[in-house]
Amino acid sequence: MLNRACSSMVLDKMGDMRRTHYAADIGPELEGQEVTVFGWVHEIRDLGGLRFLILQDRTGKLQITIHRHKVVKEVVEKAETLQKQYSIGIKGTVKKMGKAPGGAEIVPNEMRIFSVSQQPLPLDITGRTKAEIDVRLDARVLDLRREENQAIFRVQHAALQAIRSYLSEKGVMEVFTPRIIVSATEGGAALFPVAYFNREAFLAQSPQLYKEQLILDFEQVFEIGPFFRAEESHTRRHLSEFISVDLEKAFANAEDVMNVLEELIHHVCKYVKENCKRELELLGHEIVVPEVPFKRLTYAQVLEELEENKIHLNWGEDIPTPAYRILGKLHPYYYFITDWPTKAKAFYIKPKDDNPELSEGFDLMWKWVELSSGGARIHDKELLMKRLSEQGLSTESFKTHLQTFDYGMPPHAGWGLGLARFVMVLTGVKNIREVVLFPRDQVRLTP
RNA sequence: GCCCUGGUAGUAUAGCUCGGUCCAGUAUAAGCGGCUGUCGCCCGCUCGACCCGGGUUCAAAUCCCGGCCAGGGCGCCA
Repeated sequence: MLNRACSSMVLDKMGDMRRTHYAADIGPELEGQEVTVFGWVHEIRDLGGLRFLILQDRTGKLQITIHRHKVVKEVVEKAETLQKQYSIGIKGTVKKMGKAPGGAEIVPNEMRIFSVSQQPLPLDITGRTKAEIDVRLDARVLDLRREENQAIFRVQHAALQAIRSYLSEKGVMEVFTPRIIVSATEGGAALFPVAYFNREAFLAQSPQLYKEQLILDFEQVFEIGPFFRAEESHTRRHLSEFISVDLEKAFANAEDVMNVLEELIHHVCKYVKENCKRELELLGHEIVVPEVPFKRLTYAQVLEELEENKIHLNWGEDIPTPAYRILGKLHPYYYFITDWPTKAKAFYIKPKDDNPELSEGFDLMWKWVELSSGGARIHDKELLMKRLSEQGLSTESFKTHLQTFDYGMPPHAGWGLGLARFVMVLTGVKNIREVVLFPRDQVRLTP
């Protein structure tokens, strides 16, 4: 379809025009004041002699009102060429108006059109006709123009702020570990190979080894960053690239870092609830700040509960998803599962001192979804090497890691929290693709 | 990797069971025109689609086969 503006229209330069106010700043108290606003045309309602433009910027929406016979001719003519999602600048006068959204509107004196948009747009940006996730992701930045979608990422931003400030105040230092790693033998999860000069390397699937090493120097570290897993998962809670919040702490056991985790979750929920009222309202979601401590269930207790619900698992088995769904119904909030069988956990998870069959590994669950996994780590080199062998891993490929255990490795513990899964809980969104700006899964590599 | 479901205009859907009523209906978007207080504005007109290939049949959006694509579930996820 032809865009009537494209062929003939001359676009304006920004020139010396600069924003004085955001949409959210405009209210009846500014009556009579001249302001300059920038943004995108969200909607146009043309009543004939009267035309309403809804302008959107990063703070919200604003009404521009154009009376055909009361504003300068140039503005009227430009306003007639506008279409949805053009980016424009408006210089105008604030008018107190009870009938306008927010009690005020802008009567324009000058309009500059910076950029046009293709019509029709690939999505109904007003949200009246809902699009499927696949269509939305293909036009992701346009999809993100919708306030509900922006709200998700404002919640994420607030959560990140809360995480960083909370951990920093506890004396935990933020670090960055390599994304490019050499060994494919860290464990079972599939790695993405990368060409590294004339060698083969891999994208990191976890900061596990590095964060353990760093507690030798900094005692408590955290990292927030992307990791990569080449799993061919096809679910609403897995992606091949995901952001992990990782913590590692020296001279600590599992219970110590579980305390940090539950306090952190509590703090973030409280912070987001208080600071993202508008966002949560847009999302139609309410956050209930969880009480600490969280419920703790042992693996053995979980097996018993499942047995009562007619699901039999042999001791030592991992818990399958359908069983987790049952657990989620029994415990519809945050809870820990502790005392996992050592053989069901990673090689670095510490067996309990009084019963090596059981480990100091734990999972933090929200209903049926695993949010975080962690535990106390083995700090004894001999034991770690034994565990590697038991899991069929070669001690040779962990040589540089094992070497760091010769420098006084203290007892330590930590966890990794899936950021997007946590944001799903905070926003009430059911598909992880919606809470990631540009999600990557086994089929999606663009945008 | 396995299983299930689906693919109709820019978007979202009806029609498919039981082939002909469908040169495919509706909403929204888009285009043109009208309208001075809209806020999912309203009114009129217009544009625009059966995933690809093969088969069955007098006749296929509809039934069959293959492919491609998508969604969901399981497994996997140290």
